[in-house]
Order: sequence, then C-alpha cells, then structure tokens
Amino acid sequence: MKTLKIPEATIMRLSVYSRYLTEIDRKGIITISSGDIAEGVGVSPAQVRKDLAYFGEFGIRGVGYNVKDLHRNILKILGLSNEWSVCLVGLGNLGLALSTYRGFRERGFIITSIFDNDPEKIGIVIDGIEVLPVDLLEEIVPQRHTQIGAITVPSSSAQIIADKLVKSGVKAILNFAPVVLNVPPEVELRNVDLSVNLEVLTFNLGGKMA
Amino acid sequence: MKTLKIPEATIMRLSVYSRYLTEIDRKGIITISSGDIAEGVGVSPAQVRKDLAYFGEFGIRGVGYNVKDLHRNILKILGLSNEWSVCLVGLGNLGLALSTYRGFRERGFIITSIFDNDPEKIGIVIDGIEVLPVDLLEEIVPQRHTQIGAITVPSSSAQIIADKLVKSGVKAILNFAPVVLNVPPEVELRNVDLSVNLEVLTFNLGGKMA
DNA sequence: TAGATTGTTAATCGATTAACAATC
DNA sequence: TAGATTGTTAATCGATTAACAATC
Repeated sequence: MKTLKIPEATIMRLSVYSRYLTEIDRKGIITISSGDIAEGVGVSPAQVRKDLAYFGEFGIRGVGYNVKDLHRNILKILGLSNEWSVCLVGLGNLGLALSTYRGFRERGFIITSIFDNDPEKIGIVIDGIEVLPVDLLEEIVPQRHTQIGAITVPSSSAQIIADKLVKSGVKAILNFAPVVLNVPPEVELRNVDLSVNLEVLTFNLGGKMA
Repeated sequence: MKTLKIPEATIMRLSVYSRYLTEIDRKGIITISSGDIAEGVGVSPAQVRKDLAYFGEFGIRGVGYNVKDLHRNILKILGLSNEWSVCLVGLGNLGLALSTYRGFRERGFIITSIFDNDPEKIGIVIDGIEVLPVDLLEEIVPQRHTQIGAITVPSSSAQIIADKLVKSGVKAILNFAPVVLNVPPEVELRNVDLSVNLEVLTFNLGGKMA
C-alpha cells in the first residue's frame, strides 16, 4: 500500500459504501459494478473507483466487484475487522441515546464503560454496563483496554474530560460538545455537532423562504 | 449579495464561528479579530475572512469585528434569526435523545410534533409534546407550519416517512437513517450518520495500532 | 503618522470528473 | 471476438492559503 494522503471525504464514502454493501449482500447479490454502487449511494462511478483505487485493486475488469470480498476489504480498511472498546462520558440526553444506540454495536463499537457525576445516575445499569463516577475513569479505562472516548458532557467540562481520557491512554476522542478541545497530536480527535447539520439546512432554505 | 456559490464547508464553519461568538459575547468582549476567531475555533485567519467575505463586509480595517454585530449577521446568514418548527419521526433511542436535546432549542429549532407507531409510545408527552401515531403526520405537520422533518426511524421505513414528510410540505429533511433517500429537488436533504464519524476515527487509528 | 487588521486578488493545493487503455 | 467494466492518467473544477493594498 502506497503512502498517499487519503482524502477524508474518501473515508466517509467508504463507510457509506460498506453500509450499502451490507444491504446488497443481504439480498444475495454476488457481483456489483462501480456504477451500481454509485447509483445506490448517490455518487459518480468514477468516484467509487477512485476511492477504492487508493487502497488496491478489488475488482475484475469487465465483471465488477465480488460483493462479499469488497465488503470485507472495506471493513478492513476502515479498521472494523475487529471490535473497539468505547468509553462514554456524560449520561445526559445525548449520552443516554448513544449508550443504547444499536448502530454503534452493529459496526463493532462496544461501549465498555459509562461515566457521569450525577448521583442519581451513578449505579444505573445500561445494557449490562454500570454507570460509574468520573473519578474512576482513569482507573477503569485502561483496565478495559478502551481505545476510544466519547464526550457527551456540557461544553464547560469537556476539556477536563478530554484531559482525563488522554491521561488514561485512549487513542481517539469523539467529541459531541460544541467546543474546541486541545489534545496531543497523537490522539485522534473528531467533533460532531448535531446543530451544524440543521444549520446547513436552514442556510440552504434561506433563499427559498423570504 | 452576489450569487456566488458558497462552499458547504464555509457554512459549517460559520455555524462554528457563531457558537464561538456566543461564548465570546458572554464574556463581555466587544471586538474580535479574524486571528482571534481563527485561534478560538482552529482554522486560519485568512479562512475566517474569506468565509465572511462571501456575504459582505462585517469588519473594520485596523480594528476587527464587533462581536455582537458579527454574531447577529452570521445568525441571519444561517437563517437562525427566527425559529423553525421541526417534526420528529421515530421515537427510538436516537429519536428520544433528539427530542430532549437542548442544543436544538438553543439554536431556534423547536420540535413541535413527534410521531411513532409503537402503541407503547403513543400518548407519551415529552417537553409538552404528545407522541402521535404516524397516520396523523400528514394532518398535523401542515397545521403546525412545520418546515423541517427529522427522520429517526429504522432504515427500512425511512423512505416511506420521507414521502409522507414531502407530501406534508416540509422544506427540509434531516435523515439519521443510514440509507439513501429520494426526495424531490426542491426539498433540502441532509444525511447524518453517527457511525461514519467513529469510522473515520478508526481508519485514522489503523496505522497506529498494527 | 505608525500600527493593526480587514477585504480581496492571485497562487497553491487538493479533490472530482472525464476519458481511455487494459483486460476479463 | 465483442461487450463490459475496471484501474489509472490527465483535465477540470473548487477550496484554501498567502500576500498585500486599502483603510481604520
């Protein structure tokens, strides 16, 4: 594999392709072309082929791609061939939602610990995971070999939690608090802001309402 | 205002700037430079100025931007100067989370109706909104002047719901189901896939684990 | 005036698209 | 072989960055 820089957009599309392939595979379809995938997910066939070309040759000219093979390859590329241990900090509305969200588990993201400081929440058991006080984070996270931390606390405490997660040795942080976090460069950080998506919608609506 | 095509990335950053300005304004700061904003949100000063330049001249050379003014202008650009009526379909884990998520209300997105077909859920009242059967969607949505529909049903029924929303006259759809929806071009569609974000993380982790 | 910072243009960088030779 | 579809290169398009004149 060459060390070309891969566009992040490519990775996001691979994630979408893989979900589409799950669907196609379930239908018992054996072979699929870049054109079919493109149509299924709403991009161009050239885009599909280009995205895949960053990682190797997965198809057969004149034929297409074997669905199962391609799917397995994409999952491997995305790092989804085995499970990831995820720690969730902050059991507010969003945290509660994520803690029970099936979509994560399906893709191999297993929530192995949940932390919150609200005495009302400590001790609650969600899907077999007991909610623990944040003080125990730095002890439990390494114990459970947790690689990913998800932050769903209020913005005001997000940085403190990020620091604790970093100290506990997580490799990546998914931050849902709408605030800019500082983490060392070796820790992968991704911010998810649910409002941003609504705001792109309303911007686009702007002209059309008046 | 010129009819230049605005990059979507610009809109997403404007959304981030606006949230940062809320914070700055709360601190009582009157004036801010593009450099300060850039540092606060993690982009380049040139980027900030370029993004704003698409929409007009909001600053004073040699001085910077008036925080309140700029904030108001950005909110207006994003279409957030007044409230939006949002309808939520599907009260699963994610739907429940979104229905109580404060982040939306803070930005002017008011959930005015919630629909689900589970008899156990119909009748529940969340923040003053009664959960109604999906059959009533096409009646209630126009009544409440709902412009935006949020879909949090399983992938298998997402298209059916999208069709209902379109028929009911919503102008935009925020789709959380990991499936490609078909809607007429005049309806704005945005897809949010929570797993994609985790998968970008694990891809980036790929090389670092081995 | 001197210093600071904007708004904007030009240069660079990166991603997407189109086209086609390779090959099943 | 003829038709289909990949993998890849080159051309296009778009977004970011750098630089600087305008101006407070």
